[in-house]
Amino acid sequence: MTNIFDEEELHEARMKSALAAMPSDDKIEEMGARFKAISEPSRLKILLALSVGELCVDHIVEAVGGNQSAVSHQLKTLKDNKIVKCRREGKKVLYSVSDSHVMMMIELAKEHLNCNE
Amino acid sequence: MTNIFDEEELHEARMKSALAAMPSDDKIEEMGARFKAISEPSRLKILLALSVGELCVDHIVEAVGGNQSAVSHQLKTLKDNKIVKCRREGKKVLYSVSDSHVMMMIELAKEHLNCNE
DNA sequence: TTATCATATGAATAAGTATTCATATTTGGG
DNA sequence: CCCAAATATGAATACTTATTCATATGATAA
Repeated sequence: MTNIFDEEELHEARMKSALAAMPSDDKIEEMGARFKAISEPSRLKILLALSVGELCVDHIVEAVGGNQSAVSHQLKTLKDNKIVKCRREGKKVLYSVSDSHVMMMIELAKEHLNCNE
Repeated sequence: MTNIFDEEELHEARMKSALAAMPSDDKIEEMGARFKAISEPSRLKILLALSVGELCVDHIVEAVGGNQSAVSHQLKTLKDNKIVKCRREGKKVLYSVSDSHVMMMIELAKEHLNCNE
């Protein structure tokens, strides 16, 4: 029960700095969209598959065990959110994780998945 | 147009290793749930506020500018997913980010938000 | 112990999103 | 050029999830 006023002030100040440092709604929206793209189990599964390297669509379908159309829709969502990129090679389209940052998150996710907490 | 068979084999092998390394559906589900908890803009905003330190509910409400009930529901979701923890101090309940791992992700998110890509 | 402040909760509606089915597009082979 | 393979897309349905409103609970001070 020590100096309740100072604590009040501290918390108030903290809250205000939280408010001041708060990014714009647009940025929060964008960031959230990226997390969301990763969060759906079906898409996370695709990313875990892609974490071994570049794969074409039908191999992804095999690896995650969904149907072709669903996987294609999910890949589109991931692509729209810059989580994966793709390139065509003949008849096949090869997908891969877009950048090292995303890769890091996936590795982190895998790590987290297997052992801790 | 070089040795198409070897490439085929490589891709096939890669897909199989993806399949082999694929975590169980339960684990993917759980991981996804955590990402999802972070991904909603309203909750991400709460986490960004909490990144400055422990805050009580009405300060969180002020910082994110929602209504009390909505924020409380969101805090529950975050708590259920082990993203935040809380402790009571008198009439107030103080919330904070649950662990360094989550904190790291939020810092990473903030960083990502402000500059790159 | 009552009045009040701070937070939580349940149920309902509203909003958002995934999945499916059917079909379209692109590409290389014959 | 036409056919089959590989992938993409649109629209409809089925889920899932957020938000709101009203109310409940817990805590303190008077």
